[in-house]
Amino acid sequence: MNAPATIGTTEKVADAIRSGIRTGQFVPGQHLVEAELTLRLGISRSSLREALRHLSGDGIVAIHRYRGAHINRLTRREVRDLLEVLEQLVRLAARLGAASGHANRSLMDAALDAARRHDEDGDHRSYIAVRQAFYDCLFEVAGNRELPRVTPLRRADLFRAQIRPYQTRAQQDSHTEGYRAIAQTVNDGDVEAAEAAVAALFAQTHAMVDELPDVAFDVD
Amino acid sequence: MNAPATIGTTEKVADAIRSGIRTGQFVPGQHLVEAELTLRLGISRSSLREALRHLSGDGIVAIHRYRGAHINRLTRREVRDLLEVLEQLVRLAARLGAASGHANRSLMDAALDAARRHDEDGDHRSYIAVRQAFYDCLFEVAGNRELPRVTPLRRADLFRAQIRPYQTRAQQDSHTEGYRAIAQTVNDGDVEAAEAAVAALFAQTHAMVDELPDVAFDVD
DNA sequence: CAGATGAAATCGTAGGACGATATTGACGGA
DNA sequence: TCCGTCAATATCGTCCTACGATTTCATCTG
Repeated sequence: MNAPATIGTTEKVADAIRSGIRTGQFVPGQHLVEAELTLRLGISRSSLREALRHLSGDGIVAIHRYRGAHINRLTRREVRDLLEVLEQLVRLAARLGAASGHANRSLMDAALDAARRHDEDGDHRSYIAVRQAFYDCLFEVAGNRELPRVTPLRRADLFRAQIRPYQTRAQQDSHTEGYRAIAQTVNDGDVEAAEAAVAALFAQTHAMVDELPDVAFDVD
Repeated sequence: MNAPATIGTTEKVADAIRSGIRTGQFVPGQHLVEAELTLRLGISRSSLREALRHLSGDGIVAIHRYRGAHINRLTRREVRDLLEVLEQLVRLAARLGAASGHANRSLMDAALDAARRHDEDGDHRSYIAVRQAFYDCLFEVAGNRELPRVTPLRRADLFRAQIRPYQTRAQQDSHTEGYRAIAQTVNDGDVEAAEAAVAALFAQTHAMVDELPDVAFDVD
């Protein structure tokens, strides 16, 4: 097997914090006190510290010596840099996926279904599910195993968490529609259209970032 | 300050292992026994385990439950996937660097100097220095702070370590010349030429990977 | 009110303990 | 001889305690 038979405590803790960020349980900028977290999660300090070290590698938390760990809060510039890098990687994924001509349909259907479901209820939880399903599928059809390792999706989750209070329902729907467009073009095997769809989605996101108020971001 | 005032034990250990991989002290595939490493590095198990967790995040070591950590050894496919991703990111860096029209000259000069020095002595240590200096400068000129975080250079070091015994001096020089060409085009602010130079370098690397024997890689 | 100061909070590292699991090698039967 | 079983060993995962190092913050002093 490639995957471990059982999941260790460290992974569970890291997942708990990651999902806590997506659900709003942890807020960007929040200070993480070791003693408190060990109690709350019912684990030892060793395990927690390993998990925090793991998360700091993903750029989710920052650790300052003797000052502890805190959930990262991105500056506007960091978000722009992040989007710039992310776009290239998603473009690559879309290109590979469209070119593979594989059994994309069945895979991308999941993302499309999720998008449809989001259109119906439209709360935040299903929005997260759409994002997750979309990227999972995209990386799967792309067939490049380095892509999911490198792509800073967890860091993008930080961004999502930061801007959530300032994002309108219309913007969210528009973004989901962007995912749908990419899935569609990848499904069709149209490489150029897929890349264009990715570019359009990120152009839209960049525009949104430009319009957000300063309070949505960390100071430089 | 953005950087911590002092460096912690964890970082020192991680750096020691990383540089150990570049210098050949640690070999891809090698099993890392905690007890042995704690003695060798003169640190506690807590610190070592944090460091290993950190390195596993970079994809340098793999940790299997109850079986310990070992230096990753890439399969041919993993190398291809890695190069595919790496190319996109270096392309982005080159494009940004060339477009910025910043004070590139003074920055890239360092890389060019290193390349020239390598041409003279041509041992492996200076080759490593060239690589390091080149990427440092490139990311600096690109001005995107997410790039150095995301770019899997440490993983590429693994690849370099694996193929070292099978790489000829001519191939190494050719690769260094590729760096020089990229630095030159970025310096000139020629975006298209810079991207072409990156593409050429990676095409060459891909060709080399295709010609390497199976023993240079891990089994799938 | 600014700066010094000391106590409290928190982190970094070390090291020990013990259960859990994988690996190894011995053993016996087909 | 070969193969499966099983015990012994090595190693890891997790928890715990301890203590020095450093930051943080409230308090005191001028």
